[in-house]
Amino acid sequence: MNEEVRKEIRKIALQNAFEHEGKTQDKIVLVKILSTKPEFRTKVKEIGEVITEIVNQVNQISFDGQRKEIEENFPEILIPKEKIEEREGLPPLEGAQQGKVVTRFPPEPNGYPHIGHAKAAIINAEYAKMYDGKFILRMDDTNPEAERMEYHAAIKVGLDWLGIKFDVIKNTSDDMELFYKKGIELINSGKAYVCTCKRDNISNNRRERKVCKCSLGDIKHNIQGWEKMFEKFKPGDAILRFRGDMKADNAVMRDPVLFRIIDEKHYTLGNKYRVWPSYDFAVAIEDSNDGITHAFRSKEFELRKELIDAILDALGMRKPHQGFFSRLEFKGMPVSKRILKPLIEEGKVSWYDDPRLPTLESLRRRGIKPEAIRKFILSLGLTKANTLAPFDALESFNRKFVDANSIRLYMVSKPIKLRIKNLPFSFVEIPNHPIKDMGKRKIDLDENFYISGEDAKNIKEGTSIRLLALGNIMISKMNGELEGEFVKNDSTVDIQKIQWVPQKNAHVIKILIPKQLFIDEKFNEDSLEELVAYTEPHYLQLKEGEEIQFVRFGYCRKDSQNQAIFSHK
RNA sequence: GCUCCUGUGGUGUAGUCCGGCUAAGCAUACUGCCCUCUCAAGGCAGUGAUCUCGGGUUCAAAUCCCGACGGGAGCACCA
Repeated sequence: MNEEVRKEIRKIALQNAFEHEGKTQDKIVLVKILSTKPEFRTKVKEIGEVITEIVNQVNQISFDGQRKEIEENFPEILIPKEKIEEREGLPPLEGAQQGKVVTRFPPEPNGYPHIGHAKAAIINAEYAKMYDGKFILRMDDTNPEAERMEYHAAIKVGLDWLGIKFDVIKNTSDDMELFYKKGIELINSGKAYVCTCKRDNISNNRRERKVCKCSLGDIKHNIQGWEKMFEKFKPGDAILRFRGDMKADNAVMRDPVLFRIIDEKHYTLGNKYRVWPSYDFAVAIEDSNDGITHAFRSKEFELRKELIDAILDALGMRKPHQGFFSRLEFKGMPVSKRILKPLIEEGKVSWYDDPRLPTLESLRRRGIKPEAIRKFILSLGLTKANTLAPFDALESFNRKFVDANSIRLYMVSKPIKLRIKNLPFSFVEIPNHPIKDMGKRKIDLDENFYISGEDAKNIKEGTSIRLLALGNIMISKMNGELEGEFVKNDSTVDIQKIQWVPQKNAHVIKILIPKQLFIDEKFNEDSLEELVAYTEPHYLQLKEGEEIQFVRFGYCRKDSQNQAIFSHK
C-alpha cells in the first residue's frame, strides 16, 4: 500500500467526516474509493484494513482539527460541489441526429380526439422540435367503414387548438398504389399469399399454430388470387396474408393480414378502391416511405413492432426506430368509444364535448389551456407503466397558466339578502386582478345586496363581517334576511371576508361543475352539478371563452352569457 | 389458457441499460408560516418511499439473475 493511496483515503475520510459532524464510517470511505479508483475493486480486502485504520484515526480528531488538516493539505475539498443538473423534457432519442429526425402522428379519423391523442401528438411533436427535425400528420384512413369527415375535421381542430404544427399533412390512403406495388412485390418473392379460408378457420389455425393450406399454393396461383380480389371475390372471400411464422409465440406474427376487401365507400376516395391494406402493412410502408426515423406509439402496439420490422425486412426497406409509451387516461374518465357512446345515446352525457369527458373539445370548454396539457403530458415522461393520472395533476398546471389572466369576479350562490342601512357611497371600483393590471370595474350600489348562503350560515348576529372591497358591516338583524350597518372600522384582520353581489343588477347564470364520471367502474349519477349563481353584471361584458376566477370559489370559463363551466379550484 | 409489457412516498414520475458517493431527485397533494381586502397565485419550511415480495450474485443491489405476486395489453379481414 503506497503513500499516495493512504493519502487519498485520508482525504476522503476527512472530507466525509467534515461533512457529517466530524464522524465518518469505513464503509462509506470504501465505497467512495472504489467508485473513483476502479483499479482497487480487486483488492477490497487489503484496502479495507487500511481504511479502517485511517477512519479510526480521523474520527479521533476533533472537528476543528479536521478542518485545520483539510485547510492545510486538501483545500480543494472546501470548494462547494456543483449540483448535477437535472434533465429537462423527454429523454434523448436513440440514434438521433440533430436536424435529421422525422416523427409522425397518425390518428384514425374514426372518433373525436381526446387526451390520449394529445399525448401521442405532443410526444412526437416534441421530439421533432428537440432535434430540429420534421413532423408529419398522417390520417390513418385505411378502413372505409370507420372513417368520417366529421372526425377528420375534429382532429384537425383539436390539434390546431393544441398549437401543434406539422411540416407535412397527408393521408395514408394517398399511397394506395404504393401499397399495391409493395403487396405484389411480396407475392412475387413468395412472402405473401392469398388465403381464401373462412374467418373462423383462420382464427382457429392461428390459435393452434397450424399452417394454412392456402399458404402452400405457388406464386402464380397467388397472383391470380390477388387479381381476383380487385374484381371477382366478395368481401370476406379472400385476403392477402404475410408469410410470418405460424409457430411464433407472438400471435401477431402468425401470418397476419396484409390486404382485405372492403366495398364500403371511403370518406374521401369514394369507391375508387376496394382492396385495403391492414394497419400493420400501411404503417410499415408509410413510416419507411415517409422517412420517419422515430415512431412513438402507445404500448398496445408493442407486439406489432416485430411484424413491422419483418415486413420491411422482407421488402428490403429502411426501418424506423420504434418506441412505446403507456396509454394515458384519467381516473374515472374513460376515453373509449365503447363506453362513451352508450352514455351519449342514453342521454347521460350531452355530447362528446360534455365537460366531464376527456375529449379535447371538453377540456377546452372546461377551461383547460393547451400549454397546461403539454406541460402535463411531458411531466408524465415516456414510461410504459400504466398511467392513471388523477385530474388534479392537470389542474395544477392549468391553474398556473390561467391565474395570471383570469379576471376576478364576485359570484354568490344560494343567495341571502343583506340590507345595509347606512352605506355612504353609491358605487365602488374594484380592480380586476390582485397583481396584474387588468383595469378596474365600477359597480353601482344601493342598500340591497346578496351574499352566499354558505357564508350567511357562519354569521352571528351582532358580529362584523367584511364585504370585500367595500367595507365592514356589523350585522344587526337576522331572520332569513340580514340587516347590517356600515361601520367605519376598516380593520381587515381577523374578520370574515366574503364576496357579494348587488341585488338590483345581479346576473343569474348556471355554472356547470363536472365531477368524476365513473366511480369504481360505475357511472356517477351526480357527475354534473348545476349551480345557480348570481354574479356581477360585468360578466356580460366578458367574451365567450374567457377564464374567470370567481373569488373564493374557483376558476370558471365563460361558456355563454348564461352559462359558465367550472374549471377547478 | 398462451405471449408480451409493467410494479419507486397519497398521486404522477426521475434514477434502472453501464451496480458504488452516509437509505432516493422533481412535481403534485397535504400541513404550517410569510405575503394578501379571495379558501387563488407567489415565497419559505415540513410530513411522507428500507424502491411489490422472496431468494441469489457481489466488498457493494432500486439498479444484475431466478422465482412469486399485483396491474395492463395482445391473441380482428379495427387502428
